[in-house]
Amino acid sequence: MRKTKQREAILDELTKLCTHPSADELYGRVKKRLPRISLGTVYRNLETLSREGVIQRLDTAGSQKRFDADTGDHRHIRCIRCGRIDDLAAGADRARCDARVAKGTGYRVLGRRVEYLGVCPACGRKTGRR
Amino acid sequence: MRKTKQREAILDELTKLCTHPSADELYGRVKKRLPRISLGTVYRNLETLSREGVIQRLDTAGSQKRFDADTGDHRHIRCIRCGRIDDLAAGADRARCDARVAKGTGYRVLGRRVEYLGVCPACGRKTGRR
DNA sequence: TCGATAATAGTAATTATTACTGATAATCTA
DNA sequence: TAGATTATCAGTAATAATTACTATTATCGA
Repeated sequence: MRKTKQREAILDELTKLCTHPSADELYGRVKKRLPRISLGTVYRNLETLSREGVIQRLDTAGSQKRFDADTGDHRHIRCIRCGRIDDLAAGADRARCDARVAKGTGYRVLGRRVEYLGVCPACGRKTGRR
Repeated sequence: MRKTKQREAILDELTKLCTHPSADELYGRVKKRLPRISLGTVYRNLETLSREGVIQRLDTAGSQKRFDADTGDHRHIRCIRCGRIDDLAAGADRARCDARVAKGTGYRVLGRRVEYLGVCPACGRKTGRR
């Protein structure tokens, strides 16, 4: 994996953000630094970087994929209004749940994806508790 | 919501399946009964039926949306090999987790999406435990 | 420094889904 | 029941996110 200024800029912008941006959000940011960069380059680099384990491609629902420079074990909470995604600390007692599911279904359980859904503080303020 | 033979066929096929099919899988099935049906009709009806609460549009990751005739409260397990999705029984102690998350993030927590990932028995047999 | 080739910009193609349009058929009303 | 109303349909075009392609450029080891 060669070191290019495009790749550096993409990784740098992603690392600065804690908003778990989509490819085109990131493209918008990086373009301010490298105006000639193409969207394809952003996609390709996000793919390469996540394949190499440098970043994480989030396995969330929604029409766009999202990326995270934090590759540690943590869950996310997503706002059903604005799509914002925030971090949660990792929880405990996973092994027990997985074992129960494996027994019940015959699947070999590799993990589970947990995403809380709610309304973020900003959206909550906008529409007064609703 | 009018009763049309297209809508009936779509709902009937979805109800018969416990595989949580995507729109185009369902289209393939329904076309055997109504060869002139169009894919747009399938999409439109899945949208209408889920808006009316007759069926459920699953909030899972993956490039295609999936649908479920069972609108009861239950979770799913997805095979990372073939994409198959199976049902899990509903778990307990949710309120406690939600409260903890709400306190930690400031979100108003509405629910959470839990999807187990693993290898289904069929895929496990094919490649011998891996 | 040079050459192999990974990576790029720009564009075209693909995939899933939604929107549009004129025709058809389900339901309502007289 | 007939005729009017309009939801729904088939077929097609449009959109959005992503991936693939291609000729050119830039990285980096020898």
